[in-house]
Amino acid sequence: MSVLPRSFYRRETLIVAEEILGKYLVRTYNKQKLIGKIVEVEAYEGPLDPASHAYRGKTARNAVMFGDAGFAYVYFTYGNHFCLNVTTERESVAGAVLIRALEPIEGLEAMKRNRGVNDPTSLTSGPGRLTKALKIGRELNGHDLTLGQKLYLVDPGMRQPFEIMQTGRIGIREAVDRPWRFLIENNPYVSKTKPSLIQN
DNA sequence: ACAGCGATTGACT
DNA sequence: GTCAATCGCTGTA
Repeated sequence: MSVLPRSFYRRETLIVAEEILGKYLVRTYNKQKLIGKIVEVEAYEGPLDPASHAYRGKTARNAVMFGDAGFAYVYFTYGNHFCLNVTTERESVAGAVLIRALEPIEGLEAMKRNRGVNDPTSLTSGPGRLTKALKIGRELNGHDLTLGQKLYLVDPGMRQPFEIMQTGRIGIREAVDRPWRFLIENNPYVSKTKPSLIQN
């Protein structure tokens, strides 16, 4: 269970998005570990991606996306929810992968308390749900994911093989035809919202 | 200074 | 299927 190094993140966003599936997201909180396997993500690029926060250039909110790879980009949306991304690409090149769903692995009871629900398939199956389950908020924006503290990713090593499916991204209006949502096929913990454009 | 709206969720018809 | 909640970022003035 080694912590993913900066070199894992410092690559093309689409590559990182695909390879991050199956990795474990670890949140240490109150001296316990909350762990989920990443089963659904979306890739967001920079000035060439109309659906990206970075499309119109660097601002106070999206600054982390323009920094080096391997940091958490956490933003607040709809007045209610936080969403977690990991930054990609080299310094000054914008890119991030949105973590959309986890399969709960460890710390289920704490996640249930944090969410106020018991059904494991509803615990972390959505970008706003998983941040609430793992207590991820604005204080973790800009957090270095390679330190192995508070919030980080690990490679679980040996695991069952899986098929990767791609669809259009959820909840966006621009560039809905780009198949940049990646998910583990037949995994019951992915989010349930369907993309506006189903791709074959 | 301010109107508009969002990489969502949950409740309700 | 429809829709309100809720707040702070962003573009325009």
